[in-house]
Parts: sequence; structure tokens; C-alpha cells
Amino acid sequence: MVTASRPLRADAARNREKLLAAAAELFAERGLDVPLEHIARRAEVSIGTLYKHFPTREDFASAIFPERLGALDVIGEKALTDPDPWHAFAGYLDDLYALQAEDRGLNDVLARDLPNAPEVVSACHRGAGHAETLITRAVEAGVLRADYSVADLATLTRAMAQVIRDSPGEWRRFLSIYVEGLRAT
Amino acid sequence: MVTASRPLRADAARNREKLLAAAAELFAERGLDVPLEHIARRAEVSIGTLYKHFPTREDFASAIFPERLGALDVIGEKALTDPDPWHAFAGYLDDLYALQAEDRGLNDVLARDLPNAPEVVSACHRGAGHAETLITRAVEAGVLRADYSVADLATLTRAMAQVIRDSPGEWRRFLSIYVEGLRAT
DNA sequence: ACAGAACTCGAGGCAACCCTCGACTTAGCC
DNA sequence: GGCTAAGTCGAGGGTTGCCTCGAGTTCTGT
Repeated sequence: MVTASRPLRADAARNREKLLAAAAELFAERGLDVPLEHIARRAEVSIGTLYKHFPTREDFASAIFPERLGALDVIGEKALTDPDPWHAFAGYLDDLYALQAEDRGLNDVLARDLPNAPEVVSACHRGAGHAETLITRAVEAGVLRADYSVADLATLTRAMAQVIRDSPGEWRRFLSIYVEGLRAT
Repeated sequence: MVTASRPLRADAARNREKLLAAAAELFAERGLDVPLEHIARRAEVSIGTLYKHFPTREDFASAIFPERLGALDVIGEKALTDPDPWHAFAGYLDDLYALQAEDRGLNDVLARDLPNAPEVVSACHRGAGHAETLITRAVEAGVLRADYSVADLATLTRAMAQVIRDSPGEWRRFLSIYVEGLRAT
């Protein structure tokens, strides 16, 4: 049921934008679990208004992250143009976690399920598609261990989320050790 | 100031034991952050009594984990008797994380600081000492990459804590990939 | 300029968890 | 058995965060 809802009133549209901006900032700074009251305060809007526009936290996530997850497509496609399958794969991982390291909210999004934010989920799926291709290419070129899978990448992503949170200066070193372990023997 | 406090009254001693047992169970099942009320309930003791015996959560940790961390010494010493430096080191990691995987509370303890539980901290330091020796041995034998350090192991431990929480069936595979990346080139 | 729909506001109820304190109970010594 | 220090109890106050709803305000079409 595609209800073509009529446009928002001008003041409401303005508030919606203020809320989105505040949420985007606070998610990036403090993570997905920042209290909704803080978002309302930063947006200079009451908590009731916040709930009017975004009844759940997932509604914020749905409005904010799909766009940001577009970056996954960008780095995926960039990697696919790299002729060296190993370099493409390793570079993809580096870009991916650099993205995570910059945005605490994105880090959280990639590390947990958001069952009620289908657009977020599907953006992640698209990302996984790229990753799958990169993995297959590298395996077929004989440079990546043959049993590697997207599931392993999901595990890695959650581990990296933790490393990034705890020791933001160490993630690249940690990743490079892991990646070294992935070369085909 | 070593106050040789007089022995507890019999009923108090009994309650203390019940609290410890309940806390040990619940920490292992649910992690370090289990509500103190739950511990009191499982111990069949009131919340006030709980606070009488253990004024802070760290007091529980201090009473429970140092003993359990003795296992670190055991696996450390076991590894030191292994004549193959690589096998010793890799086996140590496997034993360590197997321990973590069995006890959610221990997993939490090893993944965060507990500044107010000095005995826990010092048990961890002892463990780190063993690890240091194993690392040095393996580096000198030329089987472990020369720049590896205990600090890297701390990072790994926090990453493993996360992997164990999220996907308890995957940690061994994840670890083996990482460890593969650690071999000297 | 007015009516009415759309929107905003924030006090306040709910829930989880923390911790305290004073009234009651009991173990253990005489 | 009785006294008292030691121990137990749990109601209740504090905090943080979630969410609702009815009264008040403002936008907008006519």
C-alpha cells in the first residue's frame, strides 16, 4: 500500500530535517544507542515531536544509513576495477573498515542486526554481493584460501567493530595480520 | 592496614557462600553485567544482604575471578613445556579462548578493565607474563613474526571476546585464520 | 481574517537498575 | 534463658531512558 502522503507542512519539514541532522551527528559521535532525548535536544525540538516524526530508533536508522551505505557500493565498484584480485580484495577490506572507523554509528549498524530497517539490511546485502564477487575472483585466481566465504567476512566485520571501538589506532595492524592469514598457501 | 577481621557469624558465612555461588553461575551464564538483584534472588537473600557482603560489583569480581584466572597459569605452564615454540604459542591461544568461550563472565573480564579489582588485574598480568615468554620464544625461533607483542595479544583478546559473544561456533576458525597470519614470512 | 487541520510541547507514567537505611531477627556468649 | 552485637530485610528514593497523550499553538487554504 503505497500511500502517497501529502507534503509536510513547512514547519514540520524543517523540524524533520533538524532531527535528521542531529541524529546523524550523534550517531556518528556516540553510536546508535545515543538516547533519543539527546537527539531531540540537539535538534531543538521536543521529545514528542521527535516521536511524531520517527516513532522508533530504526526509523532514524532507515532514514540515515541507506545513503551512507552507498559508500559500500562505491568502494565495491572501485575494487572491482582493480585488475589484481588480491589487491582488490585486501583494498576493499581496508576501505570498508576505514569507513567504519570514521563513523561510530555505521560501525554499530554493520555489527548488529536491524531487523526493522529493511533498507539498511538490503544495502548491506548489496555490499555483501560485491564482497562475494571479490572473494570468488581472488579464490579463482588462487591467491585467497579456497574456503573463505562471506560468512567469514561477517564475523570479521563484527570483530573489527570491536577493535575499532576499543583501540581506534590499532585496527589497521590487526586487519593486516588477519589478512595475511588469508593468503592461499 | 591488614585488619584481621573476626570470623563471620555462621549464618552470614552461609549467605556469603550462597551469594558467591549465585554470582559465579550468573556471571558465567549472562556476563558480568547481570543485575545484582538477580544474584540476590538466585542466592535467596535480600538485596540489602547482598550489599552488606559485596558493596560493589567489583567486589564480586575480586572474589570470583582470581581463582578462575588461575587457569591462565595452568595453560601458560603447559604451553611452556611444549618443545615446539610455534605449537606452544598457537596452543596457548587456543586454550585461552576456549576458556573464554566457556564462561561469559571470564570473557567480559578479559575484554575490559576492572580498575577496582586489583587481584583480577594482577592475575591478568601474570597471564601476560606467560604470553610474553611464549611470544619471545617463538620470535627467537624464527616462527612468529618479529614485531608481535603482548599489546597485539590484548587487541586480539578483545576481538575474540566479541567473536565468542556473537558467534560461539566460529571463534576457532576465526582464530586459526588470524594465527596463520602470524607466522614469520 | 478565520476555521480547522496539522503540528508542537512537555509533564508524567512506566520500567529497569542502583543503592540506603532503620526496623526487625538471630546467633552465640554469659 | 537473656542480652547484645551482628546480621537480615525490603520498602523506597534516585537515576536514566522510553514512550504517550491531551492541551495549546501555528500554518495554510479559502
